[in-house]
Amino acid sequence: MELAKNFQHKEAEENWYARWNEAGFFNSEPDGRPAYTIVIPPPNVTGVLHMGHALNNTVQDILIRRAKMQGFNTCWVPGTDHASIATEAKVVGMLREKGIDKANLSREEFLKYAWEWKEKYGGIILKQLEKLGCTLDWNRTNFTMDGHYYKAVMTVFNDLYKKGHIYRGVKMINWDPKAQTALSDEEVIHRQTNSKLYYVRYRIDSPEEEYITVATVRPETILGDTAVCVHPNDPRYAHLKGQFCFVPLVNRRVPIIFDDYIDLEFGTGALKVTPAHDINDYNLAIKHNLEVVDTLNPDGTMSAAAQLYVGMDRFDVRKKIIGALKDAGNFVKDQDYVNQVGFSERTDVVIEPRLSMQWWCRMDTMAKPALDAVLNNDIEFYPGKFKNLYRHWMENIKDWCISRQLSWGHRIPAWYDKEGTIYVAETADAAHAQYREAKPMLAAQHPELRQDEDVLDTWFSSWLWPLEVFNWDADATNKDLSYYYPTQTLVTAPEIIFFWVARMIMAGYEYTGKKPFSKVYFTGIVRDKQGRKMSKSLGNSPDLLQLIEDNGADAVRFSVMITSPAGNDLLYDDAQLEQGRNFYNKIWNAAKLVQGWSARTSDNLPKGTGFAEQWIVERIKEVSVQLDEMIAEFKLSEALKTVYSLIWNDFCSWYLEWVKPAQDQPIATATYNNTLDVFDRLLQLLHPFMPFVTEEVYHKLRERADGDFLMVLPLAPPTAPKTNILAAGLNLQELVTAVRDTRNKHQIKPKEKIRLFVDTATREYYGNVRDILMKQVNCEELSFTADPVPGAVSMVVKTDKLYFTHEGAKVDTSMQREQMTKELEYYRGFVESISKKLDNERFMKNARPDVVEMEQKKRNDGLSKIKALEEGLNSL
RNA sequence: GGAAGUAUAGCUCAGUUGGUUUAGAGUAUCCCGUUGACAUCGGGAAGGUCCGCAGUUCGAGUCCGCGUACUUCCA
Repeated sequence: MELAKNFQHKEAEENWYARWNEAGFFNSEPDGRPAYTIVIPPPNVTGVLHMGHALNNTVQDILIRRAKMQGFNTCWVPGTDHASIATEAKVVGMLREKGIDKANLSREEFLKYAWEWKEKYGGIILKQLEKLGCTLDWNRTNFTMDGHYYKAVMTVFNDLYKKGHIYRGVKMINWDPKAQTALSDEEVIHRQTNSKLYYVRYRIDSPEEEYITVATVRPETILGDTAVCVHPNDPRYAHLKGQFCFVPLVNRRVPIIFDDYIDLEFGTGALKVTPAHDINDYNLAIKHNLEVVDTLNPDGTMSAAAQLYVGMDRFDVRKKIIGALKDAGNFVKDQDYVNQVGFSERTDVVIEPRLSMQWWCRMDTMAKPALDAVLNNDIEFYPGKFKNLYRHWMENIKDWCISRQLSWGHRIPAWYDKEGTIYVAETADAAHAQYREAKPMLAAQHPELRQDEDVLDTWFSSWLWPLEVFNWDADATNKDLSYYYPTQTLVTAPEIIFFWVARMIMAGYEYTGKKPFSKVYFTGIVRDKQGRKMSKSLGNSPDLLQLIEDNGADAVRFSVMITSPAGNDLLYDDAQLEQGRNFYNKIWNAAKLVQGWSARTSDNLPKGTGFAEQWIVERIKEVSVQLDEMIAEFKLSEALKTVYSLIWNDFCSWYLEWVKPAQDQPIATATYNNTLDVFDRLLQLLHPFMPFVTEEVYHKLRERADGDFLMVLPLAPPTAPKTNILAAGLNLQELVTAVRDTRNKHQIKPKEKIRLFVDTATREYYGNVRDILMKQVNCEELSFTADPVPGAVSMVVKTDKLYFTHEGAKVDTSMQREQMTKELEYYRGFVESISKKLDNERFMKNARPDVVEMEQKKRNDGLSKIKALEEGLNSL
């Protein structure tokens, strides 16, 4: 097999993904092995995947691939989410571009367009996951509006309604005037905004001309004022008890009320009360029995109840009304003011608090087991810091507004008769049956019922995801569900800890009595180089498919993982992409080198490189142990760095140089075979992170039997490494580096050979590594000595003294002296600091014996080093 | 306004119950090197008052307190 100059990622990706698929490696059926299950956080069908998805899904794929190698029956369930509000906004926008107004379409016509959208973008998203190399069981692909899924949502709605957890009621909600729908609190983003605080005076209803001045950032709501409120202890307004005043422009006579809700310090200490458009004002209205005047239309324009500016947008009114107030003599002054304003997460327009009839779901009883499960670590959060956040939210949980005034989604299964009575049922037929039984007379006259126009919040379906992907609704005791559920790990973003994670936990306990997953790993947020969150609106997110096309999926996976500490945000930078590309090429070139030896093996060679082969095997053992620990703690970035360093530094830079035969020289067959085995083991450790290049190289190194794929090669449990061999390897590296450094400093060219003399107490050690050492420092002769070698360059490594000579080398003793003196100073300081401890009675009395022993060893090592350095200096 | 988190090399971050050589990695920087698997590279070096102040301790990057800065969540 001839290897190309570089790794050809495109061919490899297509080839191996198809062959893994053909071999059925992606699919899972229940069997006798333990299951390792992950359900994908279903991406929205709104568009294409971004870098956050690349990170999130690479993490899941790493976990799945590794678990598969460890012998688990792995099942990673793919799918997409209908994302009601976001998708509907996209579809409405798409229709607008075509010149179609949603208002002119029937519900059915609109849904037809929405389904077309879903088919197109849902397909693109799944294709992208494939490109990334994801080991998803495509036979199990789900969509949150599939028939069985829809039914499950209906089942749950009905069940919770029967249990009294779902109710209908008028409350102050967050209204999105653009999408024209209610939003849950979690869908409102508060942002600091530069506003103006306007001071406006209201005429008191008294014979004298007297005014009370209020401060407001929303002067347009004046038209809906139904009271002015002051603090009962405020001396400025005490005389106004029982009085009334007039709302400017509309001249509504409203009471002056007293309530300790008022902040004496804020503004003038007097608050205008607009119950229809502010939650706090609404609470005051209930308490003080005030009138409620709703001055806003659903689209954010003024309603007839406002009397003025009817049909004009609220922000235009804000500008206009100031002029009117000035003309009327009610305007006092304005000042700049910074406040928090709520924006819609989906449409980015300013949210209006609005009174509205909505469907609600009570949370308190369901929250209890879900909170306990996390607090007692039945469900573990990684990183653990999110436990606090979760607890805080769950302990202060509020009822969930589950209705949305949209078409795209699960339509609320509630029907109304002419008298307004509600019939909740899983189907229209069932609702009609209820109706006929409850009101036979009316039903005979008016058999038709009207279904609620609204759909359910998307999360009201997503919270069933780990259940319904295994067909919970049809049969809660089915084979798949009992085998794969509870799933092992959920990998998601911390931003949806409340939206989704908390609610899945609640649904899990409510409907199975079991947790939906055992571990939740929260990834960080992908930011750009400047630390800004990657988003479509900023346009700073690269095109994922293009990145893969240009750099290879392995490089993309590498780049998002290498810089991604567990649970922290990651700054995405193209430099890491390059690092990933360089890495797979390094592996490729190492394969080329080893491959080149295949025709040069010889059985007659003395085994001169035995140490190298022993050492790399122990290093792999050492790293395997570390990897197990890191991956168990989701320290994936660290794990990747560790494998990267094992391959690049230990294998390529050290090991291969140690066993590499000279130009055109043969290599011992045993060494060659050992090297291939080692290469296999390295590829296997890297495979979950970079699946394509590893599978490709695996097949290039040796002919493999049919069905022999790296992807399914069993991973042996790690065993403890021999520490003496590891230490000997480190020591060898230190010797090589020290001699090379000294050569460098004396400007000896790499090709020029040296003679090496070693003054050591451990000559047998040098016997083992002699050949490697000589090769690595280009030494033609190595001998032992017990005395300083005159005219030689000297150095001290650990406590061994090394000398080398080279014809024509100028021995620069002043440089050596300087170097050794510096080192000597370091070690003297070091020994002094340890001696301080050891001379301290309280240390000797309090410290653990092993600590004392260690300190003594450190001091002894330091003292021998000092002695060696002093001798070295004297010999100069 | 409330809560949480973070602060270590120019940059991005590791650093386990306080003690394992007076702090590690990657990257950027500097020096040397190319008929050799790889310049998409090799060899080497330099780089830190562990945010500040105070405390607990025989011993603090690590624990406590105060302060400063930044980030996030909630209202």
